[in-house]
Amino acid sequence: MRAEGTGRQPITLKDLAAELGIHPSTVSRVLHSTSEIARGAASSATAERVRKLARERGYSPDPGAASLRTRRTKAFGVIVPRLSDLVLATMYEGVEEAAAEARYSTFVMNSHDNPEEQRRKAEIMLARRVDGLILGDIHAGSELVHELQARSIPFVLMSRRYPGFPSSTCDDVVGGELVADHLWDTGHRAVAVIAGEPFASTALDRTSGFRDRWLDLGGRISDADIVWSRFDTEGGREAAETLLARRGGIPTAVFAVNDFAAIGAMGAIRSHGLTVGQDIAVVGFNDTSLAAQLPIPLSSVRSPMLEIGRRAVELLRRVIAGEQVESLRLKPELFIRESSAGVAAAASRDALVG
Amino acid sequence: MRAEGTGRQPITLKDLAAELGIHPSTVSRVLHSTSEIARGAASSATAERVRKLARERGYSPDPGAASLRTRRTKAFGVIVPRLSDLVLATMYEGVEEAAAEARYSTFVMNSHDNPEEQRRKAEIMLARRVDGLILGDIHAGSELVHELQARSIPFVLMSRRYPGFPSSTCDDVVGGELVADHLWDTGHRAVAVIAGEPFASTALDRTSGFRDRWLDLGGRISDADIVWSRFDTEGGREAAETLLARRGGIPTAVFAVNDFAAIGAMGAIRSHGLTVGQDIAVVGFNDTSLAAQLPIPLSSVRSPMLEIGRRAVELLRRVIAGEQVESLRLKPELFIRESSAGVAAAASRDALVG
DNA sequence: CGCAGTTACCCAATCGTTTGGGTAGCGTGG
DNA sequence: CCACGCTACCCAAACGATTGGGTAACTGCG
Repeated sequence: MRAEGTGRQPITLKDLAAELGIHPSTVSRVLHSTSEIARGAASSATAERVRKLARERGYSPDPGAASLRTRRTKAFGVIVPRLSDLVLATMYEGVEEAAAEARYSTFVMNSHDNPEEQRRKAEIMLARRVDGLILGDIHAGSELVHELQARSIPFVLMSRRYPGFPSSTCDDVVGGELVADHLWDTGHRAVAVIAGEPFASTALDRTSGFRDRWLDLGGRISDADIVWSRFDTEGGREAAETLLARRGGIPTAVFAVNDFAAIGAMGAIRSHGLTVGQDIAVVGFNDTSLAAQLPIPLSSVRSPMLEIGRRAVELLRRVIAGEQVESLRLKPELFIRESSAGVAAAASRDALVG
Repeated sequence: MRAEGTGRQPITLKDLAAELGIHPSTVSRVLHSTSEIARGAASSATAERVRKLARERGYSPDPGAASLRTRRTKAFGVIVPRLSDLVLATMYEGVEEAAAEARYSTFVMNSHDNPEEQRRKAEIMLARRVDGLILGDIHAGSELVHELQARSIPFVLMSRRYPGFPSSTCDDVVGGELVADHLWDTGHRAVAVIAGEPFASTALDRTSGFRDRWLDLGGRISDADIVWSRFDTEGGREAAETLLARRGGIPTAVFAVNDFAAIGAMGAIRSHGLTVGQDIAVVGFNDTSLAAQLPIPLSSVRSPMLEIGRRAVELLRRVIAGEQVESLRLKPELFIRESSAGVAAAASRDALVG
């Protein structure tokens, strides 16, 4: 029981005004003011008539016309490495939700973690006159953030942080520390990290959080124990192959900074005839919906992906409002599952090898 | 107080015109016409001056103003069940690519396969005055398509089809047939289907393609062998649990109409002490990047997801141009891996372990 | 009764672009 | 010499919403 909608042109303010015999400006004031400005605009009887007719006719304001006048589009641009990465897709869901609640629309584009494409996509967004940008793909040392700042374009970072700019991320350092504690406590002493892409703060922070805590605990970990890799399954598999081919002995536990890389590592481990959780412990990151459901359930650090997206919107709105904002680092939580279950793991492997 | 950034206004046509001492309309004609109209608009010398200055000043037309005049926004709306579903996210990547090539922007929203939300999101898109919609979440029997048609709103379907409306999909029936042939050829006679959501044509077509071919081959398959489920990992696990708990004997092969459901099924199978590929064959659908990389690599039917997205854009553009278009059904391809490689695979694995 | 204040409106300019319709000035053919 | 057709522009009216600035009519007060 909505809109007339016989197609044709959408209803305009002028149409409504003509039908009511009043001026379009009066209609406008009634419709878009939160009773603050409306008070002087029209009698409550008129206001009611206006609102009723608008509802009946299914009036919706033309955003192009409105933004022409107001210089605001009520739209954000979101750039991510790729939406086919479940992590970013989930963050985007949070963005979409929060944006919609605030009556904003969002454009999303994939940059494939390619700096040139990042810039190109950002320009496309700006040509669309978005009110602000959410960048989910920023690289360590990127020049783009400085450029945008110089052009005083409102933006915030998501997923990855960049010192000096507002961001909504997981506290990845703490995430790495949680894994270090867990592996140490379960008796592992020979560990390795599948570290992800060195241009992503997520990878860097998770890795350094792990390594620093590991050293604090009295563990040993060398550069050779840290293998950089792509974030996807294949990257994880390749990195694990590297680790398993080492002459100096293979680790009893592997921390992959991403669930997909962890899954790839699990594949590599199995094809070497070893069993995950028994011969080698594996821990992932993000606790994507897959982790708990895998044939061998994967221990993983849960990052609040949806919340990260929602908060990014909140931050951006405040930046647009001219506020000075602080970056957010949301707390992660470790979920221990069969892939790294307990002290027995290391022992059984010794038995197997010996 | 208004704490606005010192953001300088973008360059306008008028700015350019003033600087060149010519009329804005001349600048407009030079800039946006493909030399056809430009012919009579300005001398080639003037045209060159205009283009040069536009480039120097980084002029980009205000899309709001343009669309106010032209009644076109050069934007599409895309609605999907959820972008955190890798399949839809990949299709969207194709959409984004093809749309960008055609100078279109895209809004995407998640409908969570909820009819009410579908309608709501569609209205939001239309309020944004998109030139057309790509619906990736249509349900069998949905009224929405008829409504949109009645309002003569240009739209196409993606991923899922709906008889009588243009769509870009995989040939899911053929996909199901491929799996039936494969399982029959490898000697399976007791099979089951994890069928997905009964409101999705993908699920229906893959299932009926499989079942019909299976019957043609002389196989037997009853209603109890077909378990409807959610498309995600958990749904697959639950469905597999149902199958494994049956009193009438468990199947030797399971066809899950979605890779994620297949992964969930693999988990359930393992937790029953059975080995995928040895005790029970599993075949998935879509051949997502995960499938080949899993600890036990998953056989899967590859659907051309990116291409489906790209073609959806092409279709929509033609619909907008007023053409009568035919639906597309892109050919799938089966990739056989360890999860259903038959007796040989199991033997080689035994040899390796023993 | 006069005047200030309030109510409930209307008016018109404006945002940037597009586009149908001029027109001045020149060259050409008859 | 005039009619005519080019070329290379200019002009102005849209498109729909917003908003600062009116103003007529009424109310209340002294």
